[in-house]
Amino acid sequence: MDLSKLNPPQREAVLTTEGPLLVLAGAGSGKTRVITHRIVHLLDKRPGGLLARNILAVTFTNKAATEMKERLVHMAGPRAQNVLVCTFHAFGAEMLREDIYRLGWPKKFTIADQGDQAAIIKRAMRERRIDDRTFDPRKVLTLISKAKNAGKTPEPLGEGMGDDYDLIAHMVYEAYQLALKAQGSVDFDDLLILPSRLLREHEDLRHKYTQRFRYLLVDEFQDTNQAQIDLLTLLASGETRNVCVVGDDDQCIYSWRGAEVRNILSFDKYFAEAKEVRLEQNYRSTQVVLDAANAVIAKNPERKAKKMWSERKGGERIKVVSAPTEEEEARYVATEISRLVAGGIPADEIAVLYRVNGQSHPIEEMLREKGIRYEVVSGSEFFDRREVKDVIAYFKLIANPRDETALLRIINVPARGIGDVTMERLVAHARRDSVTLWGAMERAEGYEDLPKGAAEKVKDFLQLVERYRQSYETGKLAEVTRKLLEEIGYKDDAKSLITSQASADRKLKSIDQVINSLEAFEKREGPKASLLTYLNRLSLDTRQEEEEEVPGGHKAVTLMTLHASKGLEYRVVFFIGMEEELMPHKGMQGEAQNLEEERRLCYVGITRAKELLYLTRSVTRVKRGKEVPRTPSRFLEDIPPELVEVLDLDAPRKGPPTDQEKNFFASLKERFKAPGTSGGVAPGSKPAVGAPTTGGPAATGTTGGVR
DNA sequence: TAAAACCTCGTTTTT
DNA sequence: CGAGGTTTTA
Repeated sequence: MDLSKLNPPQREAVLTTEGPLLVLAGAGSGKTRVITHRIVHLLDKRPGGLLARNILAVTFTNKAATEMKERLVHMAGPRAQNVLVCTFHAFGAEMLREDIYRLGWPKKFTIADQGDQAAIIKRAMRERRIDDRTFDPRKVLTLISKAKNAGKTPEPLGEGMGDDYDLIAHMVYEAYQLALKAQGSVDFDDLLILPSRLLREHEDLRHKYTQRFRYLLVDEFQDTNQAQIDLLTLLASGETRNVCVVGDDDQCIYSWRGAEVRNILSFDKYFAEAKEVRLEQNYRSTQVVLDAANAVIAKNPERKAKKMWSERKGGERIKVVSAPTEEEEARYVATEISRLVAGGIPADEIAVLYRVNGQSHPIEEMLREKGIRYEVVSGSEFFDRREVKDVIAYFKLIANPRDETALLRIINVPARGIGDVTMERLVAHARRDSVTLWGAMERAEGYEDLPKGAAEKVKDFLQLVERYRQSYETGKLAEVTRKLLEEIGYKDDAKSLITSQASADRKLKSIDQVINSLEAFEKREGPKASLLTYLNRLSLDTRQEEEEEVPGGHKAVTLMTLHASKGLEYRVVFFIGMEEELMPHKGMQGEAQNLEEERRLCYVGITRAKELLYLTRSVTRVKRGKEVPRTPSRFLEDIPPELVEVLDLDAPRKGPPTDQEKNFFASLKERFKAPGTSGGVAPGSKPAVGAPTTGGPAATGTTGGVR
């Protein structure tokens, strides 16, 4: 392998194979290269002794894992095939698949997703007479998850408890945990915590795993949580302590999900005498972009200061653009994009970044209007769709009859005459007789408070599920599913429930997509494909099957949140909504905003740009039907003025107003006509009269010349 | 049990 | 303003 293409610190990171090592890899510093080279170097170094299967590389997402594995195999050939590259959660799930029975769970466990978790919490709250409308179960879940990750077990009430939510979390924690176990499920936190317990409590397993994984590597270490570092510490508790973690504290943007910057800031607390390597040369951006990013992040107090530098001296100045309205901001972005594309920048080298998903809408509208292809990288909304969740609940129940959450979800979907009253009574029986809900349903006929009609319907349902459990054992997953959905009339039901034609089509389509994904899974996995393995994969990896590529291979502009942009790079980046309350985002009511994290988020956004960066904002914004004035982001002030070219689109313009603008004036008049309404503009702000100007090429000035 | 009115609430999100 | 869920009513 050729190490000469690496710079000195990179080479050191690759060659320091023994003992704990912290690699501080600034944005664009060639982190991925270092990791892959390091692994290949390990394989080269000890051809006889070290096997690929002795290496474990942990990544943040499945996507990253797949890509890394591909790169490894590409570089090192088939011998890299046995390097285990996966996420912490996937690793944990794998451990549990073999040994969870030692902790008292059934071998065929299912993984509870957020919806399942929330449902369990909700039930636990109700049992304790806590109103789940006054108190949001998901907030309770967040607290319980934090407690779990911090290693806290359910315990009696201590003194000096915090607010109501802390109290509720405390009251519900144990019930939640028991319910989860009783229904043979684990949550995402358990995928980390239970493996740690296995290693701690079972000498033989600790021996097995520490013997096998002699070299550990963790990517995106800044976003690991307590449970993950616990697991890592245990895996590294054998004779070898070859733990290499790679990350950038300045890019920790998931602390709201439990990530601990502390993990990277005090790595040496966990692994004494850890070596530290800093990668500070940036291969991505121009010095101008980098200087701006450095200036913004420098204000964070607690960090491992890095001085990022680039060989790409100078560069196009950063365009700081203010538009009169959100629409104009979007129009400007769309116009600039079409200009850049016309000037030869491929569309897929351009990204629009924003803090919250909702910000994409105006941009999408304008891009459509101008006929620019775009792609929105959206979260997991596919699996949030009701139909998809329903179908998956059927799978879960069939794979694991104890799964009460799944059972309650679909017992009456489509309606089969088993209502809440019946189920409430069955749940009561189940609790009293200490059996699962499924068990109680099997006894339905014996319960006096159940009308015979109800008991009959329950029995029919049980038989249906049993029958399909058999079918799934032998038949093709996708085929059996089609038959199942046909038999229960799910599609007809979905159709009749829907108001509009379009949304009905969408629903049917997403059901088909589930079947397609099932089919693809079956094809990939071959004979070992089962409902349970499918479900496990699905819970851990919510990526959709890659959609059919457009034949022409037309390139599209990417729209996504800052969070989704981590690790990616584009020649041109539009960072929109550079306003207070949006960037930095205003925290949830009550909860203080985490300014340091917002700053890191801003840093991540800026450092995505290779050549050209636009920071745009709007002077007014329509919020809940009302126009409100906006303050420029404080982060803009941190960027040295000499790096910036300011552009104000609120300048006089020539030409008649467009229809849209006429409408704007009309609505403005409307607003002033209506007296007494609180509508209109906040005191002290200038109404945006005369505001509409087009951000056409004429107004944009000197932006040309991106190579 | 199922459609119609009603009300509430607006982060980030992968595992 | 609009999506989503919940309560109300038939």
